[in-house]
Amino acid sequence: MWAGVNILGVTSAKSSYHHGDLRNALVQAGADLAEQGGPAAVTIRAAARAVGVTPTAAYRHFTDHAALLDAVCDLAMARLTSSMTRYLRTVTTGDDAGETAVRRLEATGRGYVSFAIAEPGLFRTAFSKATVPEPSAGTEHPFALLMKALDELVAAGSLSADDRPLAEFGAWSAVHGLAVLLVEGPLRGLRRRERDAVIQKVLDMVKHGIAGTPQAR
Amino acid sequence: MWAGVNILGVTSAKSSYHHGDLRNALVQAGADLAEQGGPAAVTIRAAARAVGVTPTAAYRHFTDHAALLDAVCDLAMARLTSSMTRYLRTVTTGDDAGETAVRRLEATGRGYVSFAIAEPGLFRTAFSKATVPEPSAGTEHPFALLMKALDELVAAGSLSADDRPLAEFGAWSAVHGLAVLLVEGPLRGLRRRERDAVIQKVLDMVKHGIAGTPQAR
DNA sequence: TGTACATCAGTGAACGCGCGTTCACTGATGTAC
DNA sequence: TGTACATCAGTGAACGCGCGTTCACTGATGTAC
Repeated sequence: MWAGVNILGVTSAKSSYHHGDLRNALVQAGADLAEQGGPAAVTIRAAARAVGVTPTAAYRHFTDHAALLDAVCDLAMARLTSSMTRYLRTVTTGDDAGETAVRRLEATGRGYVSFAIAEPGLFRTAFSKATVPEPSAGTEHPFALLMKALDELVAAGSLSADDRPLAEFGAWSAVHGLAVLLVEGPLRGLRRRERDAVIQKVLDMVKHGIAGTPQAR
Repeated sequence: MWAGVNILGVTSAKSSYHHGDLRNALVQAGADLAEQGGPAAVTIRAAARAVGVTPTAAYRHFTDHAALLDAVCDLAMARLTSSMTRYLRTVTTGDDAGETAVRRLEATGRGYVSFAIAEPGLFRTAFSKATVPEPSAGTEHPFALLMKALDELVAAGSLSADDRPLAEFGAWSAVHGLAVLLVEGPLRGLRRRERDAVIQKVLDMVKHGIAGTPQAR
């Protein structure tokens, strides 16, 4: 990945004719653009400009514009995943396995929505990949984290095995819809207090609707 | 609205120098474009082209591109609303008021998702309005229909008044997220059978999570 | 009922913009001998 | 260790595209008298 120039930690890539790590630099620049203006802002010309390189140079590393955008989408999705794992790590394992499992399910949702609010442009970009990703792809994927949380719920006895199939789509739909409505939908512009109350209500609905947890108030 | 030319039902607007109803024609053309290519396909030039008129002519009726797009968004939202009311009309009033109210809630969701699947481009367009609409605006609005359904649930005794506040956001998030995932998200490309099962599961989660209805299987 | 004239609703040409992409090229790098 | 040379990774200029928007204009409409 490091092709020599920056091997000494020297950042004077400018002085060199060869960049050394242009592909990554372009993807990073693309992510910055996506952060500001969403997927539509990710253009070959803008990314090359940000890196300080000619648009043509990008074609050494990407076959076309779609290839760059796809790479940026993957990065955005990875950031979403790491937001979820960050929230999952804050969940302490309590005495009650069922309660712990429910808290872990809730954490996946909070990590998802928090990322959407903190990085709306990247969130939108994460879901604009041209090719449809296989939902079951990789353990380090939002969907995989959700599946695991639901399986834990079954293992803890808080969700009947009969109700387990397809439950992932209920949780995912609710949390994804919440994020979309808050970030780019009619619920953008909600004040923090209202927003937090809405988030809590939606998560309660998911817990109640999936696992039969009594509704909090 | 009809400014003379078409007052006799004559469709030979082409022969006339003045169009007669250009504003509506542009909005309709914009909706057709949105149907095919989503909000990004709605351009002044393309709409004018479709109507057979110079781009400049559009500026007699819209201050700029954003004004045209906003008008198309409103039309798309109106179509979404009418899809919901169409589904609501199919719900027969049964003996059990609670059960009827639940079925009406489910109908709003089905109308919402069905429209998204049938008209993905228009669905996306409905939610790309530049200005944030007041969620409580008008009785003929998806949000208003949802609120009414939930109030009926309370009136029928199927939803406690204490749980009523903010319940609309739970239902909306779940159904909206489902629609987005199915139409432009990772769940596009699901086959009809799987898709129908997923829709049913999500609606069950909403009913269960909001009104405490036992989970169907 | 006729007519002069203001107003309305279009036309046609042009502008500048940013984009994706391609071409022939050149400087830098690394490797065979 | 030196050197010739193939290959790699960039440059610079140019193309065609569709877009939003503006300009001066002209044909059609409607109204005051």
